[in-house]
Amino acid sequence: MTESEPGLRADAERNRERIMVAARRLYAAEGLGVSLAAVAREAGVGKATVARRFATRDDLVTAVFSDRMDAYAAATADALADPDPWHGFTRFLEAVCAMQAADRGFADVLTRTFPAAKGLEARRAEAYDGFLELITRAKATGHLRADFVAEDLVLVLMANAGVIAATGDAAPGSWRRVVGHLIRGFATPGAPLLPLADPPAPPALYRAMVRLSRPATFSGSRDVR
Amino acid sequence: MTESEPGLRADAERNRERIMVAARRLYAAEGLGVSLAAVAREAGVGKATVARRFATRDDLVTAVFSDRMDAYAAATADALADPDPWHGFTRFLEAVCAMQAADRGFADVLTRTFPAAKGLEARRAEAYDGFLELITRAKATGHLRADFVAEDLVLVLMANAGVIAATGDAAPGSWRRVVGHLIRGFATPGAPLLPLADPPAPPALYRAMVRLSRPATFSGSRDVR
DNA sequence: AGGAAAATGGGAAGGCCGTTCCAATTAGTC
DNA sequence: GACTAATTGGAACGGCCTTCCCATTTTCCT
Repeated sequence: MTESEPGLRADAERNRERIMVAARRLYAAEGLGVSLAAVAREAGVGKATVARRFATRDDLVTAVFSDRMDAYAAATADALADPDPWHGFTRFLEAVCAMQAADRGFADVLTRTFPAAKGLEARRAEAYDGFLELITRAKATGHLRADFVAEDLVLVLMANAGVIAATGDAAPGSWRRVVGHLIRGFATPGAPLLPLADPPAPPALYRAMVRLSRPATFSGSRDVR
Repeated sequence: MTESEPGLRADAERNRERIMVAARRLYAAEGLGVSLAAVAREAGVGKATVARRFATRDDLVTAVFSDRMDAYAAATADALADPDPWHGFTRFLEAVCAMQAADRGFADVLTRTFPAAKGLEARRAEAYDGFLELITRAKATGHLRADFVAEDLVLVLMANAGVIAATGDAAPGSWRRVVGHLIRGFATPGAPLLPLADPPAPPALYRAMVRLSRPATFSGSRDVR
């Protein structure tokens, strides 16, 4: 699952692994913005060790989300392989948004680029190129509106991240409904559409809103730095 | 603009005002999650003074956003006054989202309720009731899809908050396009639609994404508490 | 098995935050 | 104008974060 680093001593490599596992868990649950100290604690390791192994926060993020980015790129390929481009298009949007919902850290990664994360950038660009092709094909079917552009994907990701951050696990499925609304917006009148996901129950939504404590890197947020 | 507190000495009232002005400015620019210390600094006042005047962070938030909530409720009334319910509906969504875009703090307030903010709750409920009526009327015109529900408003606000938080002032107009997409999704095939806002230019979007330093909240990251 | 090099973690320093306490100042009254 | 009571800002404290340093432990090669 994770490539080991070359010239590391056995114990160092072991710790590196533990740190990444801990970071993965924390990031997924609370988003980026988890302190390095917290990661160290979770990993049962000194803060210095974390800092030594991953010079900057971005290095850690890059290492942790490398495989998620692989999955992201793979989702594009999957979508392109779909015989029905419109179906591939909608499935892709849903799949990516589902990935965001499953991992708050990944949602952050997709909406805020980390410049230092060169490794991630390459795959992001790759996925983007695939998406361009997907758009072209989907438009050709006549089901995708002509004025949809690739930049809209980023907007969808940002919107979805907002919903996920705000609803948290109080109203887990909400993002599906929003994505459904958006897809309807992207579709031409005749396009085949799946039924909309159920709206969150009012009490769940309310709980989501009153959930004030919380991890938000989101705007809410404080920073990610 | 702001009601003064009853039994306060003149200087105390003056400081209270300065604190609120400072908080308003900071919250608008960076969202809730600005530290009380920062507010005190901005107001040129000791932190103790802030803490004494506003016992909890929520008290400050309530005081600061009271008038914004008035405007929110007023927007509902405006929409209901529109002779064309569908037009009123779309205008309302755009107006509220514009309010979010103009004030990041308000965007936070609308998507994360502050329980202590009793004063704000009343007006939120009021606006919600008006929105229910608006939905009924808009559906009657046949332009609003039958499966749109009031809870969708909250989802729109959360999605919009996400876009605003992520794009920041690097790609300011982006939220308009997202709202446009969503409104298309809410509309039945025959409904009259305005043209979509232009997508953000790729460089602007990229800048928005690489904008890592920041206000927070976020979203970002960290918390609001 | 033994020693050199690598790696570790705890602790110190510096920063920011929020809360609380207190001596000094200021407003408002008689 | 003087006196009382309200108000203030800074200081002190505990907490959390990050970065840096160093004595100690662990690995791995001979």
